[in-house]
Order: sequence, then structure tokens, then C-alpha cells
Amino acid sequence: MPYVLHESIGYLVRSVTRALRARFNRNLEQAGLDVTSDQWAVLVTLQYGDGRSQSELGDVVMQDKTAVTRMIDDLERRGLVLRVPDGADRRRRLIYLTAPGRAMVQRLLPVVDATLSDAAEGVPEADMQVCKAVLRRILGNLET
Amino acid sequence: MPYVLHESIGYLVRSVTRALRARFNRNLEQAGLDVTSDQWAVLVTLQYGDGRSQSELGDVVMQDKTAVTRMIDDLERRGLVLRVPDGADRRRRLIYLTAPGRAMVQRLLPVVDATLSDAAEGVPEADMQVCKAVLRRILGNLET
DNA sequence: AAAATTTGGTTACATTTGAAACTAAAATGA
DNA sequence: TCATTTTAGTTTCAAATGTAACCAAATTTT
Repeated sequence: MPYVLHESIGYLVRSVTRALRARFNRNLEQAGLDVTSDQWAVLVTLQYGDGRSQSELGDVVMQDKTAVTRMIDDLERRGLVLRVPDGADRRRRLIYLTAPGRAMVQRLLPVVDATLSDAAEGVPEADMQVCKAVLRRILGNLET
Repeated sequence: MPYVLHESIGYLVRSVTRALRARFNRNLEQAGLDVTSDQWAVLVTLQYGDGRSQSELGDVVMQDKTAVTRMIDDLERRGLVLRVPDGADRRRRLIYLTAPGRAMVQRLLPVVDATLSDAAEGVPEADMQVCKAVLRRILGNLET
């Protein structure tokens, strides 16, 4: 069968990624929250476990170290996170959420929820699970 | 239930998009083909139907008009496509594949196939169909 | 039919991004 | 223990990207 661009899984995941980010940004803006979707990922990760180093954060949110440095610079300037030198390893700087940072996460969560439920509307839960399983499998296949 | 970043559909599609592109670029490089994945999308679209305007191409490959201009500049410089002024509407420039352009598409197709089958290895066809249907639905939900 | 608006495409400029160089500290190893 | 290599993070510089201004041609409005 012939290759058709817009039916390929590559095209689909790319389109969904864009559309989802666009909608998320729109929702963030409407809520008056000035945070990028990458920064969001950092904040929510921190909420789950404070005191990680920048490189650990980079692994979780799939950003290289320069990008992490810049995001943390920005978040720190705005008082949402704190860089604390690691006593044990003086190269490392551990990142903590501040109280305003935690408050920000709380305000972000409903926006995320809204975005995801917009996206998933009318999709049976079982189908969504299959979809996620397939995507995880693809990810596993590709990582080497 | 708590929100877990790396289990969300947003995180998954984003990861897959990256991983897929990385693998595709690697495969292209190994095959000695100097084309970006965006250019690939343009070329394959043209093969399906020559003589489209740049803005039509942009719609299909999800790029804005400046990006299209730049890609076509590059592809034209390398002799893979041709810009032909539209007689009927003198603002428009219709893009055609050259013979080398067509040959390039033929060399690209196996690389695309290989990448996609790497990715889909071990995924039952039925599951893949469900996954694609879910992604299309999400896309529909988000476009407004 | 002239004026105003829209559309297709390009160019110029600013911002973002990424790669490589760099610093400081830790780990390895002779 | 001193030299070498690796790791964490930052900075710098070049390339890619997006935004806005722009031109020319077409379309719409009055």
C-alpha cells in the first residue's frame, strides 16, 4: 500500500503534540498564568520530589542542560524555585519549590486537567489505554 | 488519582515525536541522504500531487509560510524542486518535483519504511489502528 | 472604477535553540 | 598523592525559528 503522510503514526503524533501544546498555552494564557509548558513540566516534577539536581530534572523533562539552566534561571528570578548548593557534592545545585512555587503548581493543575479532558473527550478509556500502551512500546523500540 | 507527568498522553506523544524524529534523522544520515524530516514531508507531498502553491504545501506539512519559503529555497537550490509562476494568479508560485527530486523520493521511501517498522515492531496491527483512531479523535477535539 | 482589504510570497529582525568551550569539583588511576 | 578523566552547571556563539514589516497582485467594498 502507498505511503500516505497524514495517515502515518509520525505525522499523527507530531500533529497531536502541536495541537496539545497550543491548547495548553491558550488555556494557560486565559487563566493568566505566565508559564511555558516546559516550565510546567519542571514544576510538577518538583512537586513530586523536591531537591533534585538540574541534570536529574533534565532527564525527567527531556531537556538538555543548557535548557534546564535557562528555565531554572527564569523560575528562580520569579521566586518559584530555589537553587541550593549540595553540601555533599559542591558541583551540584539542588532545586526546591518555594511556597509561591507550590501555589503556582496548584493553580496549574486545573489547567492541565482541563486541557487533557478537552483532548480526550469522547475517547473510551479502554482505547486511551491501548493508545498509551502502543506509544510506550514505540518509545521502547526506539530508545537505544 | 494524582497527575503523573510521564503517564500523561501529552508527555507520551511528545516523547514519541522526538524519538521518531531522532531515529529518522539517524537513518537518513546512515543512508547518506541530506534531507530534514520537514523537507521529507514536502517532497512526499509533492510526489502525490505536483504543482501546488507554497501555501497549500504549508497547510499539508504544518509549516508557516516563511518556513515553506526557506525549505523551497533550499530544495530548489539543490535542484530537487522547481518554482513555476502561476499564469492565472501571478502572486502564486507552483512547486514541481524535478527528475532528481523524484529520484530522491524513491531513495527516501525505504528509509521512512524502515523507521516506521522499527517503531512499530511488536505492536499488533489492531492496536496500532486503535492508537491512530484515538490520536485522530484528539486532533479533532482540539482543532477550533 | 478608485480605495480599501486580503492573499501569496519574501525579507529583515528579534528571539530561541543547540553545540561547543569553559570552570569548578569529583572520581579514577598510576 | 599527583595527574587524568569525568561530571555538573554556566556561558558564549552560531544556526534555526518565529514575528512582523513589506511588496505585489488579486479581491472586495463603496
